[in-house]
Amino acid sequence: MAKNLLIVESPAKAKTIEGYLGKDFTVKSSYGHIRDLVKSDDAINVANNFEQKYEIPADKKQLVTELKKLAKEAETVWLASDEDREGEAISWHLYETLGLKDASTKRIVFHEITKPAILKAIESPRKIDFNLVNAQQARRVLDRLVGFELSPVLWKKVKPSLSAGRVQSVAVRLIVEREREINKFKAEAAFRIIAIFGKGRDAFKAELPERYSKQEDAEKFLNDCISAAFKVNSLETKPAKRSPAAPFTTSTLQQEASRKLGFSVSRTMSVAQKLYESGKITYMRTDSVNLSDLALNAARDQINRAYGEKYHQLRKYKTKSASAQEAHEAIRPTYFDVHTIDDGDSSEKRLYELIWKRAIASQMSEALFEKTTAKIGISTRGEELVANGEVLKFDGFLKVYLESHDEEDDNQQDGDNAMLPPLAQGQTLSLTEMTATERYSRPPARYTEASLVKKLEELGIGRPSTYAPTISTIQNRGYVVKEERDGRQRNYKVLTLKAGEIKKEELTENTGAERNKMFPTDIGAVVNDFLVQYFNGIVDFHFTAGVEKEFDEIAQGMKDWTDMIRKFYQPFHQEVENTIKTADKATGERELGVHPESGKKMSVRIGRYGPFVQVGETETEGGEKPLYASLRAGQMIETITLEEALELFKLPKKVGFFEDKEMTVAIGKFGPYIRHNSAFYSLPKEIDPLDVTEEQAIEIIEAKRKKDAERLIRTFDENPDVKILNGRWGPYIEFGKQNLKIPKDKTPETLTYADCVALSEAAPAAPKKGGKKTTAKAATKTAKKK
DNA sequence: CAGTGAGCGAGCTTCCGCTTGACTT
Repeated sequence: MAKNLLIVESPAKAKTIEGYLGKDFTVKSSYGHIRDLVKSDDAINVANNFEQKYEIPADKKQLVTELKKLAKEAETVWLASDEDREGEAISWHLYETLGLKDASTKRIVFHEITKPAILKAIESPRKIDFNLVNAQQARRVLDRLVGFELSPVLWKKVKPSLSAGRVQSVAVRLIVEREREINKFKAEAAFRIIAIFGKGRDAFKAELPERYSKQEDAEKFLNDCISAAFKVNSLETKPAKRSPAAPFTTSTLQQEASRKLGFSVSRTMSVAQKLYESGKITYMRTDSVNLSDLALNAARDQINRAYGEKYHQLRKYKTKSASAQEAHEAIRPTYFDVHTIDDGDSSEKRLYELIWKRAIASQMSEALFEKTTAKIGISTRGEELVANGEVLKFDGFLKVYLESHDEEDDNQQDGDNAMLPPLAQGQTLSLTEMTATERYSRPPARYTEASLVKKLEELGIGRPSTYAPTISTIQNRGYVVKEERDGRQRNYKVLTLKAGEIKKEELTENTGAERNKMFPTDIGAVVNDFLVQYFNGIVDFHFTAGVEKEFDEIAQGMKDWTDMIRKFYQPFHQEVENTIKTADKATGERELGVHPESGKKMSVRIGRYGPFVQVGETETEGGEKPLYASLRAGQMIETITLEEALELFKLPKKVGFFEDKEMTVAIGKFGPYIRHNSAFYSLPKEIDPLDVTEEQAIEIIEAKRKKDAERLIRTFDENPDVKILNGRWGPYIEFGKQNLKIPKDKTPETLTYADCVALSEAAPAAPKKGGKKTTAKAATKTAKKK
């Protein structure tokens, strides 16, 4: 039996380290935390100095038993969890749970998984740092108290099963407030003037720095230019340089993978996990931009070999984020000489390449440019046109990697980095064309998953291991949705001066279209407003930064953790009780006005089944019942207009008969549809659901039937309603409401009716409305008990 | 992919951070 047991957090790490240490060491992993607060509300005894009740979760029992046995047999147990407060707490939980002895237990730390770093760590062991452990306890207890006291307030005042917490509630707040900024935003139009001088290869663009908000001013400018002479007034050439970005952290990796590869935050993490487990990259949950000396040397060798010495530049990066704990290295390839990987799927290959390029580029020289600015005088006007040109003198790191940027409110771009033809001061220029184009200012950008992570990191909220789960939580709770939304058409004017004449046109552009952006829902907005009203301290953007400062003081032994929590908890708990007692139920209700025909009150609010419009008063003793209509996708309580609300009552609408059955047009989750004989037929986009004619409806039904008939492969004599159809991904069986996959050992031809029945019974029953959630929960519960 | 929207009461929900598989499709 090995004399030494060394415990780290991650199994992949354990494997690597075992290779460095030889047979005297058994290296095991704790798989993160091995204990957590019990799930019930009595986990923290507030009256007794916030004493905690811990338990070993069911899925960790077996692991703990094994570690206990190994610890008993070992002479020395080395606790090698990460060097941050969570890591220190993991060591402490191991110490307690495994029943370790002080004399035979050693705590060690290292920031990089290299042989020298680990051997050095083993030479200088220490004891568990209880100040750091206390800081973690404070963090854990605070999050539990906040989450488990706030959430029940929401159950009472808004809706059951909702949640609130230090991290997720701020994430929702950011999205809700951004949406309101966008709603409030008024686009302003101004004319932007661009001139093109010269012809063919010598043509170049120049722009007027000023913009004209009035069309007549732009027109006058163009008019003045008809007879003007243009001359280069000044010419200035300056060197410029650009430096590479630091190697990836979790958050920057998520951002770049989103922009360059279109990955969601969670996809990036699961692909990175695979690369990590197969030993291709270093640890992917990190906030550090640091590279080990070993990595710096390996990167230098690769750069020198592949591109030459003048492309190498040793760089050491410092983290900008104050909340960083830097227990690991930056994300980098394990071996820099592996430029691309052969095994793994295409996601893995692409993500690896991104990581390799970014890490290599971070050790390369600056790119050098020559920037030229020409100012062009107009004989008839006082203003000058400006032309910018850029010539790349030395590519440096750009040979490998160019960081991308979010398309934020940069209202001017294009034409900036073009090359200019050779120009001389005093040179006269001939105008080829000049345009004045009406441009609108842009509202702030909606968050993507990745840009939300960036913002949270800037605020010091959340950790690398929780960014992806937080994004999922706020979507699962229904606070926000990630969606695609259509834009709308907008007209803009273009004035063109060419060959001495000014031409005016009106063009259209699409604006406001969004892909994969985060939108708040009504429930998200209502919950947010409730929390902002009653618990402003918790959802304040600086709350986390404030408590982090105190955690740091606890970690340095300057503050008692129970004192800190007590000072926070007393007023907080008081506020919880007050709110439960005094706050009204929050429904987000908003009055829309009066119904134009009946004069009844119209209002919108959140109900049991989501947001809806109500016409008429709720309480009319024996009187008329109010009318109800649900809001549609993309509509929100705070922005819906009276006109839009009235539209909701126009559907469903009967449009006539076909085969003696009524046809009804309505709008569902997937858009407008015709319902006929309990079947659904979606309406083409160009048809307005409000004025579908009987003829059009019949046409649509017949077209769909014809298409379905073409997809039909075969039916069965036993039951003509069971069909085999050609679907999007190949043939499948339509069995009542179930769609079934054809087993690998069968083909549509060899399949029998009995096979279909068997498959139907084996398949999980279609989830029933309303019952879905409870059955899914019950299933996981029984699974856990086993 | 319906229209629904009262009230009572039981029993349930919920946090953040550290780790992977075990589940689906």
